[in-house]
Amino acid sequence: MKGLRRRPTDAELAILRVLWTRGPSTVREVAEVMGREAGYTTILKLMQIMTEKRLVRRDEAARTHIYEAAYTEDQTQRHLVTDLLDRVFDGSAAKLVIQALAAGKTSPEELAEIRKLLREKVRGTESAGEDVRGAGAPGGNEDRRGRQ
Amino acid sequence: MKGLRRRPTDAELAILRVLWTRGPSTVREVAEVMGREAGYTTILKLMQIMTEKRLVRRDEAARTHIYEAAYTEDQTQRHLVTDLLDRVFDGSAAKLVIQALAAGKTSPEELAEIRKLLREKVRGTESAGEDVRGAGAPGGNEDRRGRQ
DNA sequence: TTGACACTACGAAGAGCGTCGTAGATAATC
DNA sequence: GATTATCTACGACGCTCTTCGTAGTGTCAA
Repeated sequence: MKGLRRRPTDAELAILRVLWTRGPSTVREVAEVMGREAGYTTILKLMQIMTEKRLVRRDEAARTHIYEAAYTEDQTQRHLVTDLLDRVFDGSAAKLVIQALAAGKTSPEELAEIRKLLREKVRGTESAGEDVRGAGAPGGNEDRRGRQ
Repeated sequence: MKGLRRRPTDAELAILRVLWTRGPSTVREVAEVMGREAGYTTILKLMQIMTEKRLVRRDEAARTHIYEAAYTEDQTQRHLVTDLLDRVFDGSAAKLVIQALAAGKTSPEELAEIRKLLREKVRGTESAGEDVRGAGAPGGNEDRRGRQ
């Protein structure tokens, strides 16, 4: 239970989703968005635990605390993908991509987008050889930021 | 705890990996491959539970039972990818692909492979409109096979 | 036949997760 | 100032996961 970086649970992810779309929020606000997905105190407790785990940050200045996701959606997505890559794809991104495309119905627009991205990426890889950064991931998240 | 299709846990995945590479195996064989990752009885217990969950099949003909993965590696990979897609990527395969490529260092060879796959897939999508099958996934896994 | 050994079955313990009830403190309302 | 509403904190329960010890049973060799 130490400061090991582990993956968020399903319930935690549900809360993070709200935090990502709404931005910094109170427990009540999160609870309202989630509807009857879970009770108020359940969400409160979860968010308290997430604070301990450093999954969210809490502003206790006012009586009603304000919570904020500690990691961006991009960072979390990347973390989770990396995890899945290691656990079941033997680290091969190609295999994962293949399954992702085989699994869901991907729209032609999405396919086009992916191809475009790949073209850019190939250019970058060929010239730089190793350095992979700089081609992808729209939304500006270059920071990789230390562990805990 | 009913027959709901859920994702295998980490420990279960470790066992499945052995089963996938070795084929049908006894508990001892799995334990040997896994080294001191876990004790013998731990693995035994896990595999018993996995049998109940229908994650593996067990041949009890001989005294020493023989276990076999109930789902192929491909099927499981697809299941897990779909799950991740739904939980954190809002169903967008494109986003997932982007993160997968941004996350790990993908070799130029792999990139080429992915691009080739995409070319084929685009052709199929444009003509058929919906039917996505038939383009990819080397390793022969056309079967989709019923739930439990 | 009697050990020594291998294998399965069973049970339990400890941790994490998700759920919620309730208590206690603070703010708002009349 | 008293009542009501709102919010956090705490503790507990049931469940799953992982781990392992131990018991029971079958197998084989000396």
